[in-house]
Amino acid sequence: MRFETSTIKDIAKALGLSTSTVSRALRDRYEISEETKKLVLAYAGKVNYRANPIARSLKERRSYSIGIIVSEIANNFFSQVINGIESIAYAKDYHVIISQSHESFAQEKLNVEHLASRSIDGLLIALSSETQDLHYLRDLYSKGLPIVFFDRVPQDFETHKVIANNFKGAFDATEHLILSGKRTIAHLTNSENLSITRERLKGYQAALNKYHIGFNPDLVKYCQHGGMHSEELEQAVKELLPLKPDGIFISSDRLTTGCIMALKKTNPEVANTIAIAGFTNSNLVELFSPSLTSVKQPAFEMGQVATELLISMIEAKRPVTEFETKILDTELVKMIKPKL
Amino acid sequence: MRFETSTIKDIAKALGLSTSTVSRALRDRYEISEETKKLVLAYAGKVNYRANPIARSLKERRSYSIGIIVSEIANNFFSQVINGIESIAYAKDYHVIISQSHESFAQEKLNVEHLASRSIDGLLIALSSETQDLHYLRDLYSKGLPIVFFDRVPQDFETHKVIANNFKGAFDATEHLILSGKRTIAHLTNSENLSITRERLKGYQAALNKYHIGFNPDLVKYCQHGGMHSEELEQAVKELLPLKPDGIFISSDRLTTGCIMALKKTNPEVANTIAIAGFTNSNLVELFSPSLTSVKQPAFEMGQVATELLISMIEAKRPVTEFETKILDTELVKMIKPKL
DNA sequence: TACGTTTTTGGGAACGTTTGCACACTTTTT
DNA sequence: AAAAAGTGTGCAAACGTTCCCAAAAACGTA
Repeated sequence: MRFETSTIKDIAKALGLSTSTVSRALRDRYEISEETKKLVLAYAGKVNYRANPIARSLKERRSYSIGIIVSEIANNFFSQVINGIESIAYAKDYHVIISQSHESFAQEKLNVEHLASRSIDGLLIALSSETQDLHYLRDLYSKGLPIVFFDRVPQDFETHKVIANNFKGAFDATEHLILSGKRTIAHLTNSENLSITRERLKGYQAALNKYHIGFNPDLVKYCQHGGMHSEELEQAVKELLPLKPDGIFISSDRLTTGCIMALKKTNPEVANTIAIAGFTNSNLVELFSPSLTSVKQPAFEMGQVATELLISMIEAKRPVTEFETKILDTELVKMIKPKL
Repeated sequence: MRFETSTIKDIAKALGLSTSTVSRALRDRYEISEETKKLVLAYAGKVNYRANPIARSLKERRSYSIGIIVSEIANNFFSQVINGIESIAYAKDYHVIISQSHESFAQEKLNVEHLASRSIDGLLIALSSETQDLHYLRDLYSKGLPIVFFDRVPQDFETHKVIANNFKGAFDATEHLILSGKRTIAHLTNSENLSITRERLKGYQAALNKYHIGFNPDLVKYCQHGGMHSEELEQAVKELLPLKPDGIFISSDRLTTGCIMALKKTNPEVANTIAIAGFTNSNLVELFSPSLTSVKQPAFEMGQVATELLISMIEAKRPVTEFETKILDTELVKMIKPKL
């Protein structure tokens, strides 16, 4: 801000002390006498002194802020993760800066680099569905920027990661469909290069396998843009329907809502006849028609865990070499038969 | 970041120039010869020089970033506004910092003051439903921090404001209910101290008036916490139902979805018999059951307009004294009869 | 009294920029 | 030919901190 606030210099001048003394008093360093500390603190309180974080950042070469990259804050899963992140970050006196990739690799890279140049102390990122090239992240990481991945994590990147138990979530959802009597279960999913896509596909297959239902690759449809474009969803639905699925397992938030939307729009007559189970953290799911069984991820907790890991890396005295991948359990919320 | 990047000093040393020359060359100032500029730019490109925004901020006493306060990013209306804000801000080389008040005054104040101390150049804010005391904002404003209000704006604060045409939106929604044959129309709304609450109430009353329907204050229920707590919604619904409304006009996003949820939960048998019209920017509204007529605000545009106004204030050479209140039209999306 | 110790304070450089001013060198004007 | 004007560059201070190092004050001890 361009308007003037009082600085350490002002306080020093007013009190006839040196800036070093004031600085130390304010930070409650042991070298300063109790008396002086009280004096400084009292005066600082009176003039409503606030340390200038910019100056501090410049001097300390860190910013006490952490960057977040998600595809979209409008996605309930991500906004819940962000709330979890904030809950920990604020408690530990970090600030957060949120950026959206909108599922675009170019945008993601731009945002990350922008954040990095703004001196963030660490990065929390869920990769965009387009992202395959991790060079730019490796670069920053090797230069010393702590990074923790969550939700969409790369395979071969040695750092902390936090994910949901995607295999089990997918397995449970698919099994639920099977136990409801469905036998031709389609799978609508994200871009193949996302970790969540692979893991959820495996869960889906495992469930089919358990009940001796053959796996039909034609029943699996990938959406490269994660449902950002409604055409890709409508196209997928269009290709799926001729195969007469009686159930669909959908592997992400945006796709789940998008798919129901596409179904209702293009084939309203069948929308209610197909059982749907999908990953979603929407808090509006109870309002949906047709209703669906949802796999909820522990989003808030995921944000918390990821942030704790990140801050531990940031504050580590020596480079961290042991990394964990935390896996959090999902919750299956079974469909309640619609009351008409 | 603590890892080293090249600085102006490094470039100067490598090229045998002074830091001032390099600085000027990088910013393409007229005083520098073409030759030197080329030299510097080429070298800067080679070592992948990025200006340190922290140092720049300190020197220039501004940060090229603008603060945003909304109640919740999980609310679709606000996330759309944020997208609008970003679209303009990024184009004009500003960065945005998003904070959530969660409808709490204390949180809002804390966040604003935190942002201010981080040297934001301006503030975009939608007040929390608890906020009545604007002293802290006036303080910052009078010290020179440009502020633009959007959506929830204070009455007596002389600055730019951007709002939806709340009166007309409310009028249209209520009229729609009336034209559908409803006569006992309840109104569920936010805290009384919000501007949107007052304006929408007036629109509701005007519509009743036009069709000679008496205004019954008992049919109006206020939710002090904007629907953040499900109890307050269930309580409101409980008090409303004995009055046998055949329609409800709901005045905000969170309340609209919350109310339908409460209705379905507490009185599923009547949920489908009451016509609902409400403000909401949810992009999932087509999936809702019971379906509803929605008033959509031009959220993206609102963000854009607010940001343009803010940046014009930030970049004004002399203090701005003429302020505008921009009013954007809402859109009524009529309910489509549910296909069962 | 003089000397070491310990405690408390101050001076000043540094972080990476931007910018007012002065300087040197060319070119133009008179 | 000298003076004026224009062009390109560098010096050094400043933004508000933190922190190394030294200096001063206070206290013990011989």
